[in-house]
Amino acid sequence: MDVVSPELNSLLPDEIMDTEAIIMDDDPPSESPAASGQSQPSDDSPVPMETDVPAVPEIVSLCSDAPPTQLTQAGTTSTPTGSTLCSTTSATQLLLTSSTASSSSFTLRPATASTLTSTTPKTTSSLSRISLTSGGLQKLSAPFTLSANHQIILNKVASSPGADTTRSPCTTTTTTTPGGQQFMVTAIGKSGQPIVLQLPHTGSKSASVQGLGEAKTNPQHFKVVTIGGRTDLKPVMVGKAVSSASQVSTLQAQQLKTVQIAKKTQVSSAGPIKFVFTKAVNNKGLTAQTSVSNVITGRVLSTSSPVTPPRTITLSETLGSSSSSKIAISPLKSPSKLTVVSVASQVPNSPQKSVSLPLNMAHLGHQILLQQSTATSPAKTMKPVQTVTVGGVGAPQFKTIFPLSTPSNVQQIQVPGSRFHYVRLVTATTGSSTGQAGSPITNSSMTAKPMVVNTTQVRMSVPIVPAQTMKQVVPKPLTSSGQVLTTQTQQRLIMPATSLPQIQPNLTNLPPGTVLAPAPGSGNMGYAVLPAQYVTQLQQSAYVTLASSSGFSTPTGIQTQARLPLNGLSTSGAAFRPRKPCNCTKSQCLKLYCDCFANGEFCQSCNCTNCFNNLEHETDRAKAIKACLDRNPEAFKPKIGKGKEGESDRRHSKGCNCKRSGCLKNYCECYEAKIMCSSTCKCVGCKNFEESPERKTLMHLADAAEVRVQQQTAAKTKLSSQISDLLTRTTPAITSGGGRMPYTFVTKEVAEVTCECLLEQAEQAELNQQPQATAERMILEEFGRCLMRIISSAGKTDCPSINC
DNA sequence: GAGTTTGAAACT
DNA sequence: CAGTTTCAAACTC
Repeated sequence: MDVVSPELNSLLPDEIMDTEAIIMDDDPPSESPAASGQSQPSDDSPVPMETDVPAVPEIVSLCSDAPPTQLTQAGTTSTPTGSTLCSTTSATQLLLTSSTASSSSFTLRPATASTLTSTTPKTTSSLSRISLTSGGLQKLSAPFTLSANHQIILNKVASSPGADTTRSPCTTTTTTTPGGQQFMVTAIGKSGQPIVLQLPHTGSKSASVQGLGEAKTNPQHFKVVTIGGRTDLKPVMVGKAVSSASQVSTLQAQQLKTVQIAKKTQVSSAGPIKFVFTKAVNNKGLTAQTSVSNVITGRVLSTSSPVTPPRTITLSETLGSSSSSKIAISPLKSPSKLTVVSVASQVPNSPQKSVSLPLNMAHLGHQILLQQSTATSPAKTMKPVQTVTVGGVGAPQFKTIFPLSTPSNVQQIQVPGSRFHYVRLVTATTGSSTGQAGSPITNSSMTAKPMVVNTTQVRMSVPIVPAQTMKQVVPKPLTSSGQVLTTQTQQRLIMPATSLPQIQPNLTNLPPGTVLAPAPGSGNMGYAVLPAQYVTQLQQSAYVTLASSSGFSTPTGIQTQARLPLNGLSTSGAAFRPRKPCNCTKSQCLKLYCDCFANGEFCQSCNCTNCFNNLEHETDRAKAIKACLDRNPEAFKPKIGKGKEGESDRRHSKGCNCKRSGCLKNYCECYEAKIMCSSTCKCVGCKNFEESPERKTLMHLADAAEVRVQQQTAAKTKLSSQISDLLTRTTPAITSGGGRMPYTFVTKEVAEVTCECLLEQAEQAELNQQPQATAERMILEEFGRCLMRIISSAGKTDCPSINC
């Protein structure tokens, strides 16, 4: 899984997104289900969410203070629990060995230029090795955990500014799930940010320990991960090693980090894998990244805040790295894939907003998730980053690389304290794998509807709400276990339950932000395609990643990354604007008649009937999408795009076909999009051109109407303000009694007294036998006097006295 | 709000 | 590819 921050996304070249970055295992689909939990006793057991706490986690902790220790696990079923390994040196090697076919060794050593550059496909070691290098400046002092799910969790002890990071105590505890290959590193780089390393899954193939040098016969994925702490540099160093699949993802937090991963092409799933993690980041600002820059491979993903410079994390894979200590890992869990998810750290000395990434990772994914906490003084490094702009939208993009996992299930990654929620969708992979995907992944723009998936692998990141939350809020409850992706606001899901090979040719035309997720009930082949908007509807930055347990070699793996626009608008501007609800009745919202469907969104809060445009009908929806794409591969691409050079910036891709509306009504798609008709239009009697008087008239009318609306709005605002001001001023007067309003003095008593006075005048007139006119005059005069008394007494006393 | 108009999408 | 039908939004009353 690779998650790339929006900012980094724009910086990454397309080739970085190449699916080669991920080498998928060639494990057959049948083997994939076991991939996630080979060590698990039961394959049928439901796949735990990544937030699930492993019942029997394997924990191997490395402490820099402790002498080098080698921990070897023999037997496939036995899993060390709570084992702690501490090394006195900065370089620490973890050797994971098992009695079965594959073994994995993890080496922690200082990052050097040679290490980074040495990440070549040439691998002689049969052992999967992961080297963690602190760059000589910062050691991996925190303990890390080797989980059963092919994950290593490295917990970096938070260090105060100026504190010696190399001496950081191994106080950090890590939790791992028993079935996964995940290990988290929290001690690397900066404090407070754990790094989770998900070891690639080898599928059903046993991961027995094999001697070094057997690499040729065994598939190897070595990745060099350099964690740079420099915050003031633009992060993105992504290079691709020759014939290597690299996968780097950085979870964005507040600071950008660069993850560099050079992965060697996997020869076989059982082959050794060496992971070298070079930590270029240190609190002192020193780093070895300069030497590493040429071998940068992988992707950087972060949500760096504008004020905080990104930090770099480089994952590099090297051969034959020296290791001081070795830890044996469960043999069944030979790492086949490396996925790094890092959370951007804050700027040094800046108030840390701890973005504690999820340490509770589901064991399914064969990924390495690196979570890096903010360093007090990040190392300086990082070369200029190549910028990849997709879709012409300057908005940041999210990129997630995820190999398709074997089990059709969704894993949720809980990130405590993080504003991001990660959901990893795991789906089965099929087909023989050549070991890597060849075509690069293209980026989808924020505005561009189509998600671009050109490769056999789809990498995509979609911010979503937590699975639990989504289930609660989704109007239509999910019916299958794999249906985790639902949103609070809207649901946008596309294309499930279809054989990926069938879908893939059209993946490039999927709606923006489409994410492939395992389709419930669709078997291992099913995928649910989640549109990009899906994320933006969530109104929060979260990522949905799809992980493949098959590892790097899965040929059918799909990597899709997409920027998630909302209704074609930037998330910043219109992220919260709900789409106009549809009113479909007969199309089941599975035709392009439905705007929701056409925009790759789920129907939510719509008035449609018999709606199938939701997660409950993933299969039908996927079929509908496929049908649409079959009819028109451009079906989900934005109709309004850039015109030819010299023409208007915006034009309708197909042009309208209006006959009677004169292209001056919203029936016309051109007019609706507020663009002029072009040569591509086949309209009759078109009046929607530049010099059209009708159009100008309409424009003027529209402008006038807009002005009126604005004026009305302003008037309403002013009136409201005045009313509010009046209430504000009158309220205290009434309550205080000092400046009371006149009517407040006409109390019941005053009225009674006044009436008595008037009656008395009437009685006197009657007694004197005055004419009626005189009587009325006397009464009115008395009433006038009463009023005068009331008024005069109003400013004197709260209770005016009236005497006749 | 009901009915009509319209043009894109779907179908043949 | 053209003609027809279907469909839902836009529009009118």
